[in-house]
Amino acid sequence: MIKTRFAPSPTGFLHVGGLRTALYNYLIAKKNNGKFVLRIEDTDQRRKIPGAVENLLENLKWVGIEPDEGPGIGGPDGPYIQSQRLSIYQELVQTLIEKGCAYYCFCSPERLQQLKDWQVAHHQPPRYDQHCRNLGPAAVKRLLDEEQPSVIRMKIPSEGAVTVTDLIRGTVTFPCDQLDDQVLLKSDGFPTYHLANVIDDHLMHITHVIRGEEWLPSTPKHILLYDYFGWEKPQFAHLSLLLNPDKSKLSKRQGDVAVEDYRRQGYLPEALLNYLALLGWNPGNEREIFSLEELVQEFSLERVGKSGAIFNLEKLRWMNGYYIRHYSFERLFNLARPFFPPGSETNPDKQLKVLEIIRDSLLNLQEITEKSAFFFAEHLDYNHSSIGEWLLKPEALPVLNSLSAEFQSLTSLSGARLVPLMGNVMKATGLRGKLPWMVLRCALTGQSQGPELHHIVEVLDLNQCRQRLQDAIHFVTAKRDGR
RNA sequence: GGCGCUAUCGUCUAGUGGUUAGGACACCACGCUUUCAAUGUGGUAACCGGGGUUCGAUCCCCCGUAGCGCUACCA
Repeated sequence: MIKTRFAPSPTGFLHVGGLRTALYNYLIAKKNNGKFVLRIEDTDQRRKIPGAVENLLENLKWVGIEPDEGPGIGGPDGPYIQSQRLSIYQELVQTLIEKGCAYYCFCSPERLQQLKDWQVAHHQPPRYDQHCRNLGPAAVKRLLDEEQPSVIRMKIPSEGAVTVTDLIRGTVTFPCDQLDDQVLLKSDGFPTYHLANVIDDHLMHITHVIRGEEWLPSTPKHILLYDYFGWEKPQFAHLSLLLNPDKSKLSKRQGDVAVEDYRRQGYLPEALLNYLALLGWNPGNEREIFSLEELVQEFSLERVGKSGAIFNLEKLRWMNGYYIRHYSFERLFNLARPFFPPGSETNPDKQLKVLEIIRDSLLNLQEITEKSAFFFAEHLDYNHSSIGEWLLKPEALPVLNSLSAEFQSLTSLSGARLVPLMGNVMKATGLRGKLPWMVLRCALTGQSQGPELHHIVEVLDLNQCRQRLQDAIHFVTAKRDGR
């Protein structure tokens, strides 16, 4: 059975790059009727952030990529949090010592630092000098008995090369003399990533390791470890990185990288997922819109690209707008409700009508707050330049007065009534064309642009319209009189 | 510095030993529209450079160049 895993460290939030990795893992698993595992790599105690695991789970749930096995979910190969598996690593690393594939190292951090400083100063590659590699058993036993702090390092063969077979990149060969005698077990008894990920992937029966490109250079060490243990290796696939607009590795500095940031701004999970799927993968035809289920059908690693992809917010925004326009209205409304202006929640019917009207213009749900504000406001602010262009024209006042009279005589309001009503206004004022319409728009909305007036008028009630026309008249006369 | 990965419009990408090098976002123009948006039509825009191989290279090979990644008792 195909089994994949997403193995983040719990450092606080789910990164969009991490989400893409999780998605690809999920897709491969689901496409093959396999399992998708979530594993928490918390072997660095210093970097642990409380609540990070819950946050991770919550965000994965939001986008609809739920692990089959993992912390809080369970599964046959748990626990799925590495800090709860310490004895497993400690036991297994001993077998490596016994086989002569690993060794105790008693070098102090200070010595290591000095070594590194010297190497850097002399333009040598910074690597461990294997000082403890050939310590005799007696010496090791003595130092251990003295309880000298120690780590366990892996032995890299002194010659040869390791070839990585990668589903995306083909074969990549690394000479052994470029590899370091990597620490496997730290002095605090925790494993390093290299040890823990190999052991866990094996014990959890992971068949495909799909992870970021930053792991490619350490993959030969992992391969060596599989061989030392005598275990079957999983398939590897290293994904290109997500980049900032300046092509550096996608980082917080240059915009939002946390999934929750996009959630907060009113991006739809389907849109974010769809966009991320296309960053590095394409279906081989010109289709771009895919549901998660459709991605499961269509996805394949063969069509995953090798080069880094810039995270293009503009296209995400477009795609989000597309999803907003094509979503089921009911679901959209449910997601949209928190974004309406405070106070408007007492009038859900109106919220609903407003959403219908402004839906096409939205790129994210957060825009609802601003774009719906005038529907719910007590009073509008007319004092800004974009509408002054219309309201401050000398012809505006007669139009407003005529509009006001017309609205007074109405007993009910509908979009269909607007055209005859405007006909009357034009007749009365002798003005035609764009201006009367724009004056009405500005008076009713406080803006020079927005949804169609006959829609607006259906939502605003008659008294509200009358009030706004009066407000606009007051504003215009006050301006005219220089107050 | 060493090792490794990568290289098609501004961006995401398709593609081929001979193509008008295709699509999408963005951008521009036009249409629709009382405004904006949505939408429709059209348009501008790309094969990193140099050598080979070949009748012919964007595509295959080599060398550069550039970008990125790794180079921890971090993941």
